[in-house]
Amino acid sequence: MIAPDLLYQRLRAHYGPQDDWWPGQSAFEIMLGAILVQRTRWHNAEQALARLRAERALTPAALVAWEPARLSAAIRPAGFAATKARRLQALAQWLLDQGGTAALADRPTPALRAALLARPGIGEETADAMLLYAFRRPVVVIDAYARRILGRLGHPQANARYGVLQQALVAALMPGSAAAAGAQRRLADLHALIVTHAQRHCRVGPRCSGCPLQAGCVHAGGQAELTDRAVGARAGGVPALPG
DNA sequence: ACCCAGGGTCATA
DNA sequence: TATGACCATGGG
Repeated sequence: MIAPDLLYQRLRAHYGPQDDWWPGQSAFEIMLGAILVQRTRWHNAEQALARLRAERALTPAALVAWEPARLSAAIRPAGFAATKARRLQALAQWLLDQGGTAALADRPTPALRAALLARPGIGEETADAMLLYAFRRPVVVIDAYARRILGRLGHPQANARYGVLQQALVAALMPGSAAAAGAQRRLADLHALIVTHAQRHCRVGPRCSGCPLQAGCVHAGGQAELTDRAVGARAGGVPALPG
């Protein structure tokens, strides 16, 4: 397993800086995107977001005023529309109660994180994405991409509980100071690089040709170009012919 | 036609 | 604590 810090350096050297990568013109829009993108491609989430933008619904006050059925229909491209509509309106109502995103700016990160986690439909990953991109806090976001990449690189805790893996990365990436200057920018860059790398190379069916992390990766080498399905078939997944 | 996608929640064992 | 089912649309 290469050190997470070296992982970051290699990805950055290969893909270049991805800074300020999460789309959205406001903290609220970023938070909406974090919910809409759950288990969904960004392309679909953006379609839903674009419809809300066209209807000028990208404010908490506007969003809570919508009929749930109307909101659900508008965000249908993002999938799980009924569920996500409920989550968006719950978030919007909460923000109104709090006095808007600006009123949360001086809340300490742990307290803000706990408050976000108490909202329906906001789990650890979504909360951390909101903290990192909407509230500009230096937070490590753990997503399925990070687990997949780290797992293939042989990280011992790639499949550990969220907080365990997160702490391991914090310790490895930011020895000493999570409050160091530029930490937020660096961690946003890292998350963006992980997403980009997982989509270009470290997919479910890995595309190792041209991968910048081949050194030290268990997928480097001969079977690199095989898809998971092909690997499974070769391993004995093909049933014997009857007769 | 099948698989996958920038999760979260709830019910079981 | 840890799996499994469910939520659902759209692109490769």
